Amino acid sequence: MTFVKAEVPADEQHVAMELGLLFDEIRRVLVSEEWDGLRPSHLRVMGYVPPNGISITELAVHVGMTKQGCGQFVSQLVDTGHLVVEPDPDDGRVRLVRRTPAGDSATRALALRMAQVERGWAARVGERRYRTFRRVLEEIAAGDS
Amino acid sequence: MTFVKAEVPADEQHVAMELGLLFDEIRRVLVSEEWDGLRPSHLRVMGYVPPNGISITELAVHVGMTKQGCGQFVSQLVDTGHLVVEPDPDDGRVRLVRRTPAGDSATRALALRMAQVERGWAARVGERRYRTFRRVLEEIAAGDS
DNA sequence: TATTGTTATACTCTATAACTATA
DNA sequence: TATAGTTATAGAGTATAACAATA
Repeated sequence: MTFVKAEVPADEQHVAMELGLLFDEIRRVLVSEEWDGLRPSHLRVMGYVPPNGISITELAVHVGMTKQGCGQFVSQLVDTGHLVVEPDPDDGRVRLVRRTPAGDSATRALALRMAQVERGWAARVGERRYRTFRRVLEEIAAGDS
Repeated sequence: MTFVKAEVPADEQHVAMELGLLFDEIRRVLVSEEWDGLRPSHLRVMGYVPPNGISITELAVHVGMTKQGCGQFVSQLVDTGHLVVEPDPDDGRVRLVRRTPAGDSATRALALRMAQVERGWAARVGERRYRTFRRVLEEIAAGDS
């Protein structure tokens, strides 16, 4: 198989292609493994549920999706036993979302697995250079509108 | 609005979240602009069509999707006038995909727009540090299985 | 009136399976 | 037989619109 980048003229390569490759590598890792029956999207939504609980609408903002879509994922994650929903004592409209121990466990396992992927990347480019990469990545992401 | 990362415990943050933010910024840029009626996915597929032309099956491998899905995008891009398909003189089964001038133009415009996004990121973290980031990103992506 | 969350619906993207036509 | 490409179908992910319940 020809190497992908050889097919693309240098002046047409761009950063989205490279970011896509990294993102895809993570996706392939997760779908090839057993994650309590959860898909990457479930893990993503669950990862933004804070210890103190959160409303579906606010969770949707953090995850970056509509409250309708977010509500669907929450329902599925309640069914799988990774999240629970309880009424907010201060506001009868709100359903407060929290993680169960199973949800906590999967979320921590994901963070550990991602750290493992990062060690693989660091091995490719060197620890020191990877640390710089990671720090700059965080700063760019933090400046994200 | 609360800052997203403040809601996530430090030991549960991971690299997929950060990469997702960058990826999303690019997506938001493209969907908020006019791109000849093309969506980001169209631009992505078209970006892997080399000057010499390519078969749909081979293009699918480069893009990282099935030949069925790839064929659908090619059909749409032919309809919009960004790609043309001609028979391969050497193999009657193959339909050789090439970009039209409109396809070339959109592809070059995308590369320029991505470079512009990168200049914005470089301004956030400094030119020198961004260059390092970008170089390491390429190396990690190149080592991608 | 405004907001939370739901249900209903549809579109995009991608995958698998089954088929055709060429090799 | 094997490969290129198609058509058919379905599922994942996400969006908009309309609604019910609560503020």
